[in-house]
Amino acid sequence: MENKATIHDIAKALKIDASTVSRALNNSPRVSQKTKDRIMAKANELGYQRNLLASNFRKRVTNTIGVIVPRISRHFFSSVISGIEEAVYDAGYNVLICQSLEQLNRERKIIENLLANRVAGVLLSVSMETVEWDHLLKMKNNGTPFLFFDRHCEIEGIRSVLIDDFQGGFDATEHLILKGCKSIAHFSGPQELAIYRNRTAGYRKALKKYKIPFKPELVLHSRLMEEDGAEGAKTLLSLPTEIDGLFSANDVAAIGAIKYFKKEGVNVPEKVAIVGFSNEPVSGIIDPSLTTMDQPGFKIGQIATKLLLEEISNAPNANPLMAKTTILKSSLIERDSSRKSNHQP
Amino acid sequence: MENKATIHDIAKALKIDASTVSRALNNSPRVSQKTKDRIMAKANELGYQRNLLASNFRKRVTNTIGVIVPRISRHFFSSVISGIEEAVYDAGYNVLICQSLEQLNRERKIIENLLANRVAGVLLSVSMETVEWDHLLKMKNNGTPFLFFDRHCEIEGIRSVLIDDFQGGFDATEHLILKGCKSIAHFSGPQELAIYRNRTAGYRKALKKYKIPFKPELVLHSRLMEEDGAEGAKTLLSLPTEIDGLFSANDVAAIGAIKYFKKEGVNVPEKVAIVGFSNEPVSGIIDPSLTTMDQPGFKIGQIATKLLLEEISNAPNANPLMAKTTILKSSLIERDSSRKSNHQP
DNA sequence: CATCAGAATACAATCGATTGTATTTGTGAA
DNA sequence: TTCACAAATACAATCGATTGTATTCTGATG
Repeated sequence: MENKATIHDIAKALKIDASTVSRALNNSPRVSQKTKDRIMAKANELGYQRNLLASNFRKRVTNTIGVIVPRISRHFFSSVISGIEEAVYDAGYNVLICQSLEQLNRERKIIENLLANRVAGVLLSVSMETVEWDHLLKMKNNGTPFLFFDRHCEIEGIRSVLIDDFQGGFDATEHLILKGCKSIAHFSGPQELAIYRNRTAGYRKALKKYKIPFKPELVLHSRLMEEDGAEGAKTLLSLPTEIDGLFSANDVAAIGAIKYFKKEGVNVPEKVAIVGFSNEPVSGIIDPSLTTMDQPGFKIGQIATKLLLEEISNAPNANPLMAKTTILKSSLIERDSSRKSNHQP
Repeated sequence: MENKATIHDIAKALKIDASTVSRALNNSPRVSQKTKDRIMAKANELGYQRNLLASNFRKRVTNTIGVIVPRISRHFFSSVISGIEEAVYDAGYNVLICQSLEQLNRERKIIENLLANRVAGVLLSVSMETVEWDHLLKMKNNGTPFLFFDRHCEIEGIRSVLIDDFQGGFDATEHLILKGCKSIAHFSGPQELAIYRNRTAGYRKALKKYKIPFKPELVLHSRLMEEDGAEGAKTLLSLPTEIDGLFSANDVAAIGAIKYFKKEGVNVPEKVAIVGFSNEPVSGIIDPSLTTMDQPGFKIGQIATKLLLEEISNAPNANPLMAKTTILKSSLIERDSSRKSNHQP
């Protein structure tokens, strides 16, 4: 029943020492080719399968990389995960996928758990609640290599792979302006997160470039769920200032707004043009389809993994000269929610 | 830097034996409360954290449950995973999430890997290519408890948690018939998978009940991707038989069809009414919104986990009298794609 | 033929926790 | 006080692979 064969069984069968078997199986130069061949043959014969529990225990690390995302059901994150899996594949590592569900306490527990399991490294995108970094610093002090992607914290010596959110926010807003919008609202997320601060900064920069006055009351902060988008749309309609454009820092809230506007008979894009962020699959399907910033999730996953694996195989103290942050561009996908018929740029 | 304290450090500090420390930390009745308290205090003082690698190695199993799904980005699967995580949480297990991406060879490698990592158990929903079961039988012989959910194989002694696909297929088709459809097409998936066979059987049963002749040319088989749906819609339009209803075995293909029909000016639902299966989030957003069968993913995850954990904690030979299969109902969600205005049932 | 370097292999400790068995300690009854 | 028995603790082996060190083997050279 149970799969039994160990290196000792192989050693006994061949009347050699287990250490030689171990070295042969790890392709050490200290074992002659002839012996390696004999060992390999016997290993196959016995159906030997390395006991990773023993191996990892002795080596004090696993071949597992922990990945923490807010939620796997978000298209962006599942595409990052695909990129990670692809990149990790050849290196012979596993991926342990965890969801923080945007909760700081879950993030803490997950990290606790990953450390207890001695993962080789961690890739993470922090939750919206992550305003304290004790758990991250603990991981750093513990010597576990890790790397942020998309949503990061400024921690000395920890690298990040990011989207250029500032540029993305700028591009999205400029797009609306070029479409003829004069009064542009903005949905932003928790200001503790750099990605949202940066998108907002890009928004302000674009306004400034085109000499459109910035009005704080047009910037609404929330957790950017669909309800928040609907709520925000409602708030915007009740303002004395009439708006004709909306840049939402994510697609989900933008969709909430589109639905609300539709229900209230506010024409999108004629009355209010909208741009989202992330290019969720629903964005291409909703009517009107949503103009949005596409993020190269798969690529982020690949790059982040590559960097992490480098760090893992390197000396514990990674090269301090290496670039701390890798920044990828997001690109605008124009769809119907920003196609005003009465305007030809 | 490194987190060091072991049970031996605690033992030495208190001048007792490591085995007592181990038993105390595992709350064994063989250690007095007084000693337990001393040990706990010292453990906290030293910042002791159990080395799971050593523990798992010695115990020959991990506290990890492997989960294999075709892809995590499908809403149904990510909701199952949420249910699994929730149920697993208290039991102190981890979840190792893997994607087969509908590929048999990936499924094989994943299982190989999970076994090498000595997971405590596996929950899986097989890929569309899984027509050979060698890897599953290997896992069974290996003594690793596992359980199917949603997509299963008939393997002696292995339990499943399923949706009642037959009933679902029946309900979906009957719904179309009651809406006045007389000529109903059907998109089905690979016939190797029981779920698709069953949905098709439900479809046929409903036709029979209402004395509508079954026409094989109206049943199209594919992998049910969006392209397949569009392709299928095209094929249907080219048939001599004119159709007025379509039951697609998943939402993704149904959406492909809706988009194609829209492009070709075929009115949905007036000309062709459509029902999908799975209730993906996009289904509520597409225009017209898609009538579909909702699957209780979260609940499936919870139940499957509960059963698996039972099996894990039980004797290796699980109770053969236990129900082999748990079947949950799916429920119809009526939306615009099947609301014909000219028909009042 | 003796010597010696380097290759090949063997020996033995070790990782940290668990667990069966042995020993000591403590308690109550006779 | 003593004995029996249970409770509490100590001892020691073990899980399977890895790895530093020691030993043996091989063949080339003078």
